[in-house]
Amino acid sequence: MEQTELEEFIESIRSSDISGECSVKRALDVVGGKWKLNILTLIVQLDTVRFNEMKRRLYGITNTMLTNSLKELEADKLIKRTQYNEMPLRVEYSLTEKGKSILPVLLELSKWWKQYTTDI
Amino acid sequence: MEQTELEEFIESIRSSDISGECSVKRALDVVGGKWKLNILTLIVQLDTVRFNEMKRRLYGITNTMLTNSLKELEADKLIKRTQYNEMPLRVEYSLTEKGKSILPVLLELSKWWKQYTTDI
DNA sequence: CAGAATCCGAAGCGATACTG
DNA sequence: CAGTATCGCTTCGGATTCTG
Repeated sequence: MEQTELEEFIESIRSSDISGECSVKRALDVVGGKWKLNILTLIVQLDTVRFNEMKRRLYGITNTMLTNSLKELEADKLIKRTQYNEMPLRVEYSLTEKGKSILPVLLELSKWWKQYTTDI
Repeated sequence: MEQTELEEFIESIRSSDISGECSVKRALDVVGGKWKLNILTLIVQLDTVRFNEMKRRLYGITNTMLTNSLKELEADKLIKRTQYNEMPLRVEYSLTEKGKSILPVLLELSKWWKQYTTDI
């Protein structure tokens, strides 16, 4: 990241152009909630995952939360739902390009947090 | 950011080392909630801010939420509280180095979100 | 001025039973 | 198999009043 870009970011905050701040909040919402990060993590691990396999691996999650979280992640286009009309029904979830593209940003968050917990 | 670092991040996710994922969640919590980003933004704008000035500028915030958010931000060491024992009481809030250091990460979040809302 | 205390409604989340 | 529907609990946030 360039230094000037950060300065522009800070300047856009200073000059009350809160669009920058809003986009941050939107981005936070996308991966917010109790289970979304776990779901994304699981899909990264397995590449494509079925509903019940998620339910088994995400220990403690309920049908409701898994369904809702998947719907929101799909609505935000981080994951892709593929339904195969076999018998029994088979549905697979995988990351979209957008979903993959947020991983580096999550890495930055992780690095930031680790830096200030090991240093102190 | 280096490509190898991202690959290591993904690999650490794949290999079930969820410490990476947890640190992401902790980082998200630090700036989560309804008002914390607004508070940080305001402090960036004004450098040092007093309690009631925040309350005036953060339109709609209540005493409770402002107090709680400030306490949490201070506990997470993103902001610093300085009390001057004058009459009447004066308290000023400002960013710590840790608080400043998260701004580039928030910029990345902002850039990520903007990329995928203008492109589509 | 800078909060603390209390009460209340809304939202998030969980448990269970049921369905195409 | 992959969900939906319903219900209840718990947490979050808002409104108001009070205090050092």
